[in-house]
Amino acid sequence: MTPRPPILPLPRAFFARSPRRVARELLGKLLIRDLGELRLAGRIVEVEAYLGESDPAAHAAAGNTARTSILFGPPGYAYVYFIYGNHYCLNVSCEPEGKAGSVLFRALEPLQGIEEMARARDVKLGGSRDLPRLTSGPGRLAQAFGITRARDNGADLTSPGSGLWIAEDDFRPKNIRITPRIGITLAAEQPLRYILAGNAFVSGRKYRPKN
DNA sequence: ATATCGATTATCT
DNA sequence: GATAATCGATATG
Repeated sequence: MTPRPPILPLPRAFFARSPRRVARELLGKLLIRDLGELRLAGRIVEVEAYLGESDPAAHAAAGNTARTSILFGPPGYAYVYFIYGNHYCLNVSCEPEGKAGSVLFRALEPLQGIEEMARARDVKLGGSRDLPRLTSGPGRLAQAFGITRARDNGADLTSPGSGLWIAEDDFRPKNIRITPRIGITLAAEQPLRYILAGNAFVSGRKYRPKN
C-alpha cells in the first residue's frame, strides 16, 4: 500500500467568507463521514452558492427563522433541510456570524466506503455506470452518507469529532466551470453553480467541451 | 434522447 | 393551501 497524504480538516476561517468564494474553493475537497470504524469519503465535484437574505432562491430570504437560524449563525456548520417530502440536502454555513449564506453540496466522487454507500442507496453495483447513482445529486449524496436533519443539522463540519466533516488533501482541481444553479425558479439565471467540468460525477446533463 | 409526473412533508403566505 | 435548492419511473421521439 502506498501511503496516502494526510488529510486535515478545513479551519472555520475557510467558511467565514462569501458563499461564492467558499463554493469555488470547496471543489476538490473531501466530505468525510465517520461511523465508528467505518469511514465514507467523497471528493466534492459540484456545489452551489446561496447568498443570503438578498438571494431570492436562498432559504435565508425568509429571514432568520427556526428553520434558517443555522444560516445566520457561525460559519462551518451543517444546514440540512428536507425537500419534496423525500430528500435531505446538505449545506455548510458561510460568512461571519450574523450574516447568512451557504453552499449546497450537489455531487461527490465516491472514494471510500463505496459498498456502504451502495447499501444506503439501495443501488446494486455492476458496471461503472452505477457509481454516479450513489452520490451524483444533492439528495443522493445525502442518502449515501446517511445524512438526515435529525442527525446532522447543526453538525460542526470543521471538527472530525462530529462524525461529518470536510477535509483537504493535496488534490488540486482543474477545469473549474461556473453555470446557473439547478432546480430553482427564482434568480435561476445567476451563475452560482461550481463544477469540475468533465467529471463523471457532476449531476445533470454532461458538460460537452465546445468545438 | 428529452419530457412529464407522482411521491410526501416542512415551511411559509 | 401552495410550494419546494429532488429523484426515479414511465412515456414518447
